[in-house]
Amino acid sequence: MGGFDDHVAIMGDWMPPSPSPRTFFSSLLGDDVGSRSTFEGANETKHGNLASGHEHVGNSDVNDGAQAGATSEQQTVKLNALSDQKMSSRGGLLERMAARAGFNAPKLNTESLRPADLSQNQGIQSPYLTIPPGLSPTTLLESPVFLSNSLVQPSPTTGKFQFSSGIESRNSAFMMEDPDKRKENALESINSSSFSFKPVPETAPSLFPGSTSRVNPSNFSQQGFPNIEVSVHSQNPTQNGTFHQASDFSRFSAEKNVKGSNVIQKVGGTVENSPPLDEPQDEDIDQRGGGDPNVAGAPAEDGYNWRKYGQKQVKGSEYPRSYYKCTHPNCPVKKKVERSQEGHITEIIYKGAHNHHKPPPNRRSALGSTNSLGDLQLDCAEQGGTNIQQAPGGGGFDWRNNTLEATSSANLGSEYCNRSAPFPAQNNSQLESGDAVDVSSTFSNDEDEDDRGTHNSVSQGYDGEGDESESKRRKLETYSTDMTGATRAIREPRVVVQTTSEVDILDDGYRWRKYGQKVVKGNPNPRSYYKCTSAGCNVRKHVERASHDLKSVITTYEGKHNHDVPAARNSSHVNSGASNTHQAPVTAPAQNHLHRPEPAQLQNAMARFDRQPSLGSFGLAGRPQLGPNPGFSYGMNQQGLSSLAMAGFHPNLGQPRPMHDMGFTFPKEELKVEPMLDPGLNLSNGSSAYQQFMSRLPLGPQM
DNA sequence: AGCCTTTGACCAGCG
DNA sequence: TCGCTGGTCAAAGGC
Repeated sequence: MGGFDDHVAIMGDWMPPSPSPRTFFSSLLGDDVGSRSTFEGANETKHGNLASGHEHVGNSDVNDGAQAGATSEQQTVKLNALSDQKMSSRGGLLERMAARAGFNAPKLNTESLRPADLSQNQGIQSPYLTIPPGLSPTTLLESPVFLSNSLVQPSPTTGKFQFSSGIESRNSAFMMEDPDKRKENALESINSSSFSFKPVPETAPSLFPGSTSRVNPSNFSQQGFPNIEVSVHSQNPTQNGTFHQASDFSRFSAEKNVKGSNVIQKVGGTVENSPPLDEPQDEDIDQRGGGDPNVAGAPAEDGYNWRKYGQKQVKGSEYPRSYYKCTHPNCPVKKKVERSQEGHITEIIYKGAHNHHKPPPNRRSALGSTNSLGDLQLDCAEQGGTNIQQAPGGGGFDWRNNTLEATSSANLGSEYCNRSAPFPAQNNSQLESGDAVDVSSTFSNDEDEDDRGTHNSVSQGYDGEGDESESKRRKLETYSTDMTGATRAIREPRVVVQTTSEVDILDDGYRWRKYGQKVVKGNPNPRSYYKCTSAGCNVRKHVERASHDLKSVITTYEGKHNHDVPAARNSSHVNSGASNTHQAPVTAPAQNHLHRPEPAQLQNAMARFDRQPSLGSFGLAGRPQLGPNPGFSYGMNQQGLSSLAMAGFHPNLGQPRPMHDMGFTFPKEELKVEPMLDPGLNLSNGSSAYQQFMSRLPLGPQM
């Protein structure tokens, strides 16, 4: 869910250019009698004495926050659990909501925070929401954080708001809805189990000095993106049925300031409290696990796809810690999850920021529970038609989009849900759709949804408006790179390299992680799957010995070369003489004196492919031109082919042909590259052949 | 076919 | 230098 920039986008659409949070909430809480009355009525109906005293009964949260905003004297708001009867009074919806969140009654406590000493809050492991006494809820309301959190995305078609992003959104949502729906939503909010005083560091001044409710996208870059820690902790992680969560801005800021690298969620009972960067929200609660997302094997309830790469029993923790990486090709985000024996998540520590959308629901749902799809669909339905940009990643990248989306009524939100919609080139002016190669309108698969936002963010967020061509290039690159979605109708660029040394093929200067091995059809020899281990690199390859020639090793590369050759683990690599100081970690034959192309060359080579909008002049046999050519040939021009030919490559694997033979074929949308007897090249190293192939390609301007 | 989880091993930082 | 610890790798099997 695009929590933050969704909100901002809403802001852009719904509000005056720069309404103050106070104004905003004043209109909602104070001036808007209807809303207020509805709100209060809902609370009173539910809890009777919500506004009457020090304690409030109910299991809501932001309602209380809003209420507190209206009655700033109140500094303690403790909400007790709603009875099951009350929960059930809401019928299936509430039950489902409760099930989604895995708890029934959040408790809020606003006693213990003191803004003057935020650091103290770090130690607070209270399961309660705390608001510092000196910090009135009104202050919070004025916080750009709250503002951003308060902005929600209603569906123009349904008038409903997403059940997402925590109560603050819900609260705002029902207040902004038509009166007929406010009550219901108020009830839903009250009974919402997914309390989330979602910390939104992207707007927190403490995190980004000088920032306001909008964050300058230029403040963020993929490389330099600040990691942030947020802690949501429960003292009673195993307690079922009661939601405990402490998450407040102050504490968030404090922890961020102290640790400054991660987003920590200490979770009790059940939490779908997403880190500010990741913004995984309640939408994902039941992505896999059904009712209780904290139970067993639901690492991706936050909406993203994760790959578990380790598990460890950490000292001081009674529960094992699992390590996950976001599986998105370009996403560096990791998270650590601790679970109790019962499978309840007790702590989540996020590190990094997603630089992409959440994976589309249909893809995620394929992984998980039977009810996830329904919920996701609900979410989409609720979101459908909104003119909200689904922020990439819903997390850190959102921030970069915030300003952008806030100032342009992007329509991508609906696209996010509308899987069948073609790329909305016309929707977002900032997509430069008019300038974009028409390939953008060709795709409508899920990855596009991701990439759309990603690109949008990338090109606008830190590429800057000044580099239009770069923006375009990135867009193309994004599209051509991340075609790994469910449809996968268009594949990533592929290069097939045949060599005679398996060792050589592994020694391409990059670090690979083997993630699988399989015997594939047609080849009795196992195929090993590798991923580039560099963060942000989506290149994969699989290596297998040719079935017909055991001396030959066939390596198929897929994806593109967006980083330098990593630093060598072994500095004494035989290729130390290479131009690049970063050498391959793997042993290489002594005779391997091949030069390694400069990383920039590799990048440029691939980038050049991306930049080329068409290869029509090239006339690749039998290749349907469906937008960006997914094959390696994409964007290849005459010059490129010439270079290819000069390099002594022939795409017909195992079928050397005379150099003058320019007949290229691309079976299976793959460009097969085979080293030939070119005295100018030492192609004993298959990967080097690959690199040389790449390096021989005409280079465009530096990226 | 591709990707995931599991799990023991390995690595690096730190005291 | 050693041991501890957290984090990551990677082989193997499963989905």
